[in-house]
Amino acid sequence: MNQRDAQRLETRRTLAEHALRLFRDQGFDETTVEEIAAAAGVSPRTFFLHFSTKSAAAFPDHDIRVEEFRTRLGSGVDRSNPLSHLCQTLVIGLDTTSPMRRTRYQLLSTVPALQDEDSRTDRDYEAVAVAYLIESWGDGVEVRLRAHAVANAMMGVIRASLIAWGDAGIDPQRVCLEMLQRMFGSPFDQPLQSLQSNTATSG
Amino acid sequence: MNQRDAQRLETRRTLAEHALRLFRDQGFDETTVEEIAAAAGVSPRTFFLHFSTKSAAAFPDHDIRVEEFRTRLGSGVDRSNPLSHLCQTLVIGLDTTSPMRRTRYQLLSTVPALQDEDSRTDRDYEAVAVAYLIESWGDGVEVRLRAHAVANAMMGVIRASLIAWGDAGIDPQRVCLEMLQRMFGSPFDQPLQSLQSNTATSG
DNA sequence: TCATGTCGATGCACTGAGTGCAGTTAATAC
DNA sequence: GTATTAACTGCACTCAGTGCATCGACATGA
Repeated sequence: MNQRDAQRLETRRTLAEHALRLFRDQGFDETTVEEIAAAAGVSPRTFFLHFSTKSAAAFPDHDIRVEEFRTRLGSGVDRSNPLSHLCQTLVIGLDTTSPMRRTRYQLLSTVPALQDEDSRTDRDYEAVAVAYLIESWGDGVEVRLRAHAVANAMMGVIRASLIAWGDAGIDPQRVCLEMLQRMFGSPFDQPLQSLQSNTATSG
Repeated sequence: MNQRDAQRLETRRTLAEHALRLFRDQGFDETTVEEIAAAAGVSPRTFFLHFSTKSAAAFPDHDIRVEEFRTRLGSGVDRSNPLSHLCQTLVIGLDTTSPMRRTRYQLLSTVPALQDEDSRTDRDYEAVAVAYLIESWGDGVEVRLRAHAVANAMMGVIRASLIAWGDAGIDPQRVCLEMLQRMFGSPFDQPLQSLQSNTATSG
């Protein structure tokens, strides 16, 4: 790690931090890139060296996480059951430790531009998942369709879990796994057992 | 229908038509709102009276379709099985007749801004589906989570079917229904029966 | 230590999306 | 016939995002 690299990452981190703070405190539309840059102590032009759009600053670890997902998926152990492996890899990737991340998902429910950005993240995950399933199942028109459907549906469950986390503080990993298992195994119109005791959680 | 209303709808229709044509022929980023307005014979300012964003012009019937969906969902027959009713209502809404619509889904795979717009459409459908499920199942933290997951997953399957339609000409209604039934009933890692004979379709 | 190359940051000028506002014109209502 | 409504227009503006030339600090090699 160069001193130059360190400085670059630090600038990026600072920009992302101030961006998220300003979005939360005064609203996304009410915050200009100029303000974010000023708060981070850099020029407006520099902002776009680190993030391609204003909303991208709210998801600074996007690329890293997608790459992590791709790596974990490739080096997985349970390749005999691709669907199960995919589910578990997706769920492992859910980071619920960072308080910033929670803030992000709370902003997400009200800011369309951030929802667009989030959808873009989901599409990247989907592409990785689809590639993995095609590799596992063998390519073909039918497989392609099925892979897209599975990947889309799984991302949908993840998204729902994260919304529930942002809204009600529900642990997404547990419910996510149960819903995915249920979706690819048994009917879906019964209550979730993993929520039997703490449905009143809030925050 | 007033003469005034007719003229307004006609202007909107013309704008959407020229927008889609220009997007297809010369690319989305290479087309300006000014060009679209000029092609439609109106002022640039008028464009934004009909569409809130440039990409919105590629999906002119968005609001109408969401409202149709809401209406059909409310006046459905099979309210005893909400999930089945939801699936069928979603699939019925798939319009595969208009050639414009096919063009749209082919553009979709290459233009990020249109993917954002499409995601926005999906979110509106999801909101309607979630409201319907909550109404059917009774509100609550657990139901909310489950409703979001089901709605997201269903939209994911729809999206996958439409991609397959755009890419390979596969009839989305048939495969969509089969995948949804399978997702909420039996395992998902077996080939689709409804594609047994025409997996080589293309165009 | 010095010369050279690399690269992050900057300033400037520009395009284009989208908004607010005031004004015009034609259809509609009374 | 008059008043009103509403689609359309022109103008000035803000702000996101880009291309380009430049500066200066750090890295590399001798």
